[in-house]
Amino acid sequence: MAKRPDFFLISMAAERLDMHPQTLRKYERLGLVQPHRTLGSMRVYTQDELDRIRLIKTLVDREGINLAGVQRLLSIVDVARRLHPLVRETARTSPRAEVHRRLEDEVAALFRLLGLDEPGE
Amino acid sequence: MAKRPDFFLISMAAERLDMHPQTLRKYERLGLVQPHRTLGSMRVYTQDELDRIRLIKTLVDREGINLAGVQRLLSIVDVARRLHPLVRETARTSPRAEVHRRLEDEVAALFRLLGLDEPGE
DNA sequence: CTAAAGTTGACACGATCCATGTCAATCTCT
DNA sequence: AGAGATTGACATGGATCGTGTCAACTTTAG
Repeated sequence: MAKRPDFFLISMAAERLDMHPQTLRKYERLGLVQPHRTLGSMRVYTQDELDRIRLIKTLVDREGINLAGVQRLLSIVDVARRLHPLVRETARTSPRAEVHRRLEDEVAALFRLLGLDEPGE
Repeated sequence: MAKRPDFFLISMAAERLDMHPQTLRKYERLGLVQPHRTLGSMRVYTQDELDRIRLIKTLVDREGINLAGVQRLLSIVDVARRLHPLVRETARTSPRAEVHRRLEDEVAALFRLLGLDEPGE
């Protein structure tokens, strides 16, 4: 079977994503992705980074969201990924104070990323 | 004391927000706000709508997010506002199944708005 | 070492988006 | 009826984004 490589140089990555290499360079310059570099200075993309770029591409191409908006949404993705296991935890156990505090923290982070004041008293 | 009116026609609203009336009309056309109308057809803005528009203005002017991105973020605002009281609830009471189900639902909504697959098993 | 192929960063070009501005027609209120 | 505001449609200038080009550098293979 054709094995899938674990790392991709920019032309391979661009081909797989059906994007222009310059677009990938620009995404890095804007801080949307941070591929590793070889000893020289060539970009090396992992599969996870390709997935991340594919999400960016969807938000940009299909939803018409610009890169500033995508950046904000990616920050919210981080919050959502931390939030989910915390919610899961409240299912079984009684909500220990520790878990609840972290839940509150994540919701506060969410409000901040949305430009809202801290959630009211 | 100068009393603050409860409703604003478009020119008053635009003046208070320091925006062009045409901008407000465009925001309505894009579904970002839905002011009521008089019997004729004039737009009537409430204070809440002015607050909402001010948030939009911040995201656009200061953060450089375009209107497609703002729209998505406003949807996430709705989720965050529903999420917060649910988290609060888990502080005192033991987590009833009902509350937990609604928490899961909101997190799932969040994932959807971020273009992610349903949170994994 | 050398040559071909790929990558790097800088710059430029169209297309699109956005706030603003203009204008004639319509609505509101006296 | 008439002055003043609002309506929607269209135009304009600035900014953003994907794409393309180019010379210099890096990588790979002989």
